Amino acid sequence: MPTHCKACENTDSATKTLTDRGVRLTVLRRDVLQELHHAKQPLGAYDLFDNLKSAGKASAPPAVYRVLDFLVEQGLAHKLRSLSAYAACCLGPHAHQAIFLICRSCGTVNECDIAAPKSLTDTAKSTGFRIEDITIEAMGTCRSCTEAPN
Amino acid sequence: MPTHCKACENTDSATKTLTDRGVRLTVLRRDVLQELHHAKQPLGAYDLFDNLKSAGKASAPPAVYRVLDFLVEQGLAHKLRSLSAYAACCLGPHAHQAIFLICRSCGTVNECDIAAPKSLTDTAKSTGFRIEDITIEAMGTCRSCTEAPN
DNA sequence: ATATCATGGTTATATTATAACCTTAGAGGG
DNA sequence: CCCTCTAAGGTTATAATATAACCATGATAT
Ligand SMILES: [Zn+2]
Ligand SMILES: [Zn+2]
Ligand SMILES: [Zn+2]
Ligand SMILES: [Zn+2]
Repeated sequence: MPTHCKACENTDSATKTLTDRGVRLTVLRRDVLQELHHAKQPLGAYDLFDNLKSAGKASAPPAVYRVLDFLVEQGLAHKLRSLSAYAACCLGPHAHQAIFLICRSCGTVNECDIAAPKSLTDTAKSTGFRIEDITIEAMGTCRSCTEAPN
Repeated sequence: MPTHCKACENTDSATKTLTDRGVRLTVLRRDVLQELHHAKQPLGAYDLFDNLKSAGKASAPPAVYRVLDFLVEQGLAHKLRSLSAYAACCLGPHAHQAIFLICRSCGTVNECDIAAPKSLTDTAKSTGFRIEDITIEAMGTCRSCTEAPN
């Protein structure tokens, strides 16, 4: 039976991807991913922990951190360093370079799929630096918060 | 009398900038900036605290965090979110967009002065997002660590 | 002088993250 | 089916990072 919920569909799709990869998607992992997909904003590890704990689904912080590490590794979630929080990836589960537009006012995050900036890759190349992982986050104010400030 | 030390000269220069701005550069602020300039790598707030404490120059963590906030605000230091650490700015004390190449192996950080990537500013513009602050950090391996791995 | 404000001291605590060790539960071979 | 191996997660404790709240001091301005 279909879920009729976009977030759940995203979770299902991610589930399938992991299965195809031969990686195990356990109940706990699925629950965390689900939480992230349903959230309107990035969630802190302890937000997740509290939610899962209330639902009798998580035991202690290390479990949550392990799952988050796993999801990030698998490309299903991202860590937003400016917020110390985590968000479900809303692009494909493939490795990709993403940037995040984070609204200070409403907390929403917009994940944009753009290539690594040429200026950055050029600089790295010219100094012999091998890039393994890029973080790009822009803090600011989204359109709706600009137009209808609180 | 001249200092004959590049890091101290940088600190002096920053000092002058602040004075010109009519902002107070207190002893504590100068000491923190000095530490940052002399460090080979970014320093955590508690690294700084421990150092200053040993020298009888700092009382407790909040003092250090306040100074760090001040220095970042003034453009004399940067917070490296990937490391939860702070580094003296090695470009001008003007507001600038910087990117950081961070070597996982030796911990050195290279601050590069490049313009905000057009792809990013374009994306923001097209969605009506007003960017106030950009974080760009690349983790990887620097040339010398690639050539002479430990 | 005295009011005002920026700075920093002090104490306590919040928030984020990991170490270390043990138990359970699946997968896969025999 | 049983055994072995390993990935996953439970559990406890603690590390590392950061801030709240309140007070004391010292610069600045009128
Ligand atoms: Zn993504
Ligand atoms: Zn907003
Ligand atoms: Zn800088
Ligand atoms: Zn290196």
